[in-house]
Amino acid sequence: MKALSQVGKYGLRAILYLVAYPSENSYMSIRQISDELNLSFHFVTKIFRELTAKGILISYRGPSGGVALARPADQIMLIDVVKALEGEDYFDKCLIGLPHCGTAKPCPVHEFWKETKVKIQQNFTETSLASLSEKIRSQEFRLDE
Amino acid sequence: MKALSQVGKYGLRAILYLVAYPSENSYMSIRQISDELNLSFHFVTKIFRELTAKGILISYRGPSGGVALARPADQIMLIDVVKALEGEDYFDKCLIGLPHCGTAKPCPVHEFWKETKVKIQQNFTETSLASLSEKIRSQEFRLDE
DNA sequence: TTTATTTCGGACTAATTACTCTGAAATTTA
DNA sequence: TAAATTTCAGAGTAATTAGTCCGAAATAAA
Repeated sequence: MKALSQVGKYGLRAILYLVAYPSENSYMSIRQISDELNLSFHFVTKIFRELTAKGILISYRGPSGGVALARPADQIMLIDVVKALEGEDYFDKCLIGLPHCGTAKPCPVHEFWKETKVKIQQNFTETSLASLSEKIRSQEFRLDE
Repeated sequence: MKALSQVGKYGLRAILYLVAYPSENSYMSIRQISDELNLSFHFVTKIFRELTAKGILISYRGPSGGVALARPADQIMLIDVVKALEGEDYFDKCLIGLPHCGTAKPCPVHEFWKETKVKIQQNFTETSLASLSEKIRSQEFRLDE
C-alpha cells in the first residue's frame, strides 16, 4: 500500500533525522542530512523549501546556515508534515476515487474506509516528531539502509 | 490518502458493476460496463485482460461475448482483486519506504503502520464481491457520478 | 572586500503511470 | 461464406511524478 509519495517519504525521513540528531541550538545543513540518509541533496532541498514555506521549518542561508524546526519537536505532529507534503485533503479521498463520496452518497466501501482513515489520522495527530525522535535515538528504530 | 492507482480504482468499480448487475447467466460486454460507469472503454479492457489472466474473470470473444466472474461472487474477495491489480506485495510496504523494514530493523512508525495494514487486509479478506454487490443493488451505495 | 558556504527559485530531464489506438483473432449471426 | 461483434495484444501518446541542475541571493569568515 503506497500511502505516501516519494516527496512524503523522503521528507519524513529527512525531518526525522533533523529532529533526532539536532546540532546544539543551531541549524543543520541539508547536505549533512541528505548525505547521512543517502538521499538526493537537491531533492531534499526542494522538499525542505516546501516545509519552510509551510512554516514547519525555518532556514538560514550562508556558512553555518541550514534548517531547523520552526517549533519545538513536541509541538509538530506527524500529521502536520504529511499534510504539508501530500496536501490538506490527504484524508478526504474515496478509496475507489468517487468525487463526492460521503455519508449521503457513499461508495460500497465508504464506511470501512472512513473509519480506517480516521484511525490513521488520529494516530498521526497524536504522534509528535519528538516522540519519534526518541525512538530513533534509542537505536531500536532506523531511518535508512 | 491515495491507496489505489487508477488501475485499482477503475478495476474495482468495473468489476463491482459486473457483479451488481449480472446478465442472466451469460457474459457482459466491457462496452456496457465502461459506458455505464463513464470510464474509458480501452482502459477498462486493458484492466480486465489482467483480471482474466489472473483467473478472476473469464472472457469470451465475439457477439454476445464479454466477461464474467470466474468463480461465484461470494468466493471472490476484495483482497483478490486488489492484489491482482496492485501487486501481491501490496500490504508489505513500509510507510516511509525503507527496503527491509520489519520487526528486526523497524522504522519509527513500523508498529502502528503494520497494525493498520493488518486491519485493512483483514477487512479486504473478509469482504466478498457478493456482499458489496448487495449494497450496490440496494441503491444506497453507488459506483459513479 | 573577497571567497566560501548555504538556501532559494525555477527550468529542465527522466521515469512512471495513465490512457489511446490500431489491427488481429475468435466467435456469432445473417 | 461474409459481416458484425467482441476480446486480445501491444505499440504509441499524454500527463504526472520524480529527480537533476544551474545560477542567484544571503550570509559568514578570511
